[in-house]
Amino acid sequence: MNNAKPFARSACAIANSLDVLGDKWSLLVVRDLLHGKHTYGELARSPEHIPTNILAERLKRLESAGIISSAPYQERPVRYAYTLTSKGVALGEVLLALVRWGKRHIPGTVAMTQRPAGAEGAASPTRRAR
Amino acid sequence: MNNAKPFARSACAIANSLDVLGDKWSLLVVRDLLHGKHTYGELARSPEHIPTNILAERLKRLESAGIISSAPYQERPVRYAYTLTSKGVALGEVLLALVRWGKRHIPGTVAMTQRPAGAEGAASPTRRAR
DNA sequence: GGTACTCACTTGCAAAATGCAAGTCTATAA
DNA sequence: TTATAGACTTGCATTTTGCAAGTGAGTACC
Repeated sequence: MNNAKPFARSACAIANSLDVLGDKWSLLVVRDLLHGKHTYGELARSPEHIPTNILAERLKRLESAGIISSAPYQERPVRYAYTLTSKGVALGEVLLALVRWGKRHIPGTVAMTQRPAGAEGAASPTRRAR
Repeated sequence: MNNAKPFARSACAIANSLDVLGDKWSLLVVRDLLHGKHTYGELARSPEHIPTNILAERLKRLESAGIISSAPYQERPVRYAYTLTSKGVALGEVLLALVRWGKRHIPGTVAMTQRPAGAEGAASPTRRAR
């Protein structure tokens, strides 16, 4: 028989999404990748200053959840570039909803849509952010 | 001069939203309130079984963030009913984005749109969930 | 009156997650 | 040879979770 529980908490799509994304940092990493950042250093230098051990752990978690993938962009020393999978890119809609809510309901917050100069056509569902 | 930092981490709308909502439970409480639940007991009995101390703490946090409000629905003993403010109702869009993402990318998860029988016209931006 | 039971929380920890600082490893630059 | 940089690791102290049990007010039964 199958005694293994299929889900940690329930079959609810929200609950299971939060099991992966429900913390203060994961979606910020996704935001940065969506904005065209790719390396550990770029992610670490974002204005929120994620602690580096947390960043390393989140990158592993997001990768094992199929949200990002890593590939070496150079050998000697080997360095990895992180990119969003299609599953990760699809989180753009969640981020968009979140940024709309934040801008409208938390005074003073802004959208942070800047991306590295000359990164056109990169993966990003940036519909005009109203 | 004004030396107080205006924001905990940055002015990013996402970062500031996550400072309030970035955990495994807050959005599930909002989900339940959106689904027509109102009392502490109803919230505690949801299928995810939030620990009661966490529930009490989250209700306080969400209230001080202006996302929910509480009002006594009976005296002796005083019992409070929790309801979403307009700021809280607006999170429906975030939840909707999250449930769409979860359903599409986490196999087996479902929407959980059930609400107590006879609760029509209650606050909820439930556009057809495709 | 006494016992049981419910609802809405609190309290007391143990365990896990977070955050800060410093350290490591590989390699290039001066 | 020394310095610098990127990409992580490691070592803790602090904070947050989660489990279980307890509390206080009131109702229901016997």
